[in-house]
Amino acid sequence: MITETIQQRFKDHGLKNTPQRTAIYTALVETTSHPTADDLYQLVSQDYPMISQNTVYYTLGVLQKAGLIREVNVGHDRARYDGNLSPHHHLICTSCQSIVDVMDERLNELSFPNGIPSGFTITDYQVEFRGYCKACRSKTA
Amino acid sequence: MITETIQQRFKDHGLKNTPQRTAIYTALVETTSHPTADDLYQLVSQDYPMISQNTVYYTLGVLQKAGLIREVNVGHDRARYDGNLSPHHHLICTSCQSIVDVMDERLNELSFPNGIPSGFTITDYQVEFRGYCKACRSKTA
DNA sequence: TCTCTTTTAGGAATCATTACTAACTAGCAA
DNA sequence: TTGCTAGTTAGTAATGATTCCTAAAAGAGA
Repeated sequence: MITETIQQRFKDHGLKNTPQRTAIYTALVETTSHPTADDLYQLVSQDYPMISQNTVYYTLGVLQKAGLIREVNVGHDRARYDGNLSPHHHLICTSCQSIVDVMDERLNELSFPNGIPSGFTITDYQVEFRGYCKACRSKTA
Repeated sequence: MITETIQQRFKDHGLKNTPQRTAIYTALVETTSHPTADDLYQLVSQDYPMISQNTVYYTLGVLQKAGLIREVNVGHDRARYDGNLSPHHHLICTSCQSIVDVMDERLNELSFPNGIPSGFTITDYQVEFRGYCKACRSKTA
């Protein structure tokens, strides 16, 4: 990802360009690991030792409101974030909580369901697959 | 739901029958509101004023491990619980976080996705629809 | 009834996240 | 280039859901 693009993207959303913000967003876009706020804090701290956890939380909130990133739900422990905005779904290991992207196009064409309350408008949906990753399976076996 | 059934259900899973446990489980099975631990605490407190939050948390943990209830993910605020084990999905209001059951049978027959990592075993999946309920839509409009 | 194990209640502890605030800085305009 | 202003940062304190710890209480089977 070229920094130019990021700066433009921030500008388009009325967000100021700061080194911390760029670092956090870049880290999130470049990984597929769906990190927690603290994961990102640890990562970005390597380049910006003075960054505060607060900044990470604040930045994630701002980016999310701007629609540049989204939050992923895996249980209720810690929030996890996804910088990949292309339509996709997730496969979660029930044991180690790792998240893998599922890009199967067929899942993007589900018809909206029957029998929902009148007046409820559906905007989008997410399919969450659950299972056990290779590593966790061999541990159990 | 007849108490007999619940007692048997507990017994089948090696769980002791206690009034608190029965009250919590009954409340969960009889509602479709997907309450939080605290919601259940408030509710059950009406009949058992001495019950502790701890008991509610402990009981929910036990019931979940036994497979009698399941946890529902809605953001990362508080855990929500579902006593309805029949296969179904959820529709969540992005504004008020209310959860509505989606019983559309067609959603129970999705084929497992392509392109997942080798060795990953899928056990089940959940479709989470997002949108705005009638009440929240009229508030905004 | 006796015994053993689970369950309960209460309080303390943990930990992710948010709130508060003062200092700082990017972005814009003069 | 300089100043201004709103948005941003960092540090610390506060919040709040959940978990931990422990002693007393109560099911369930013998």
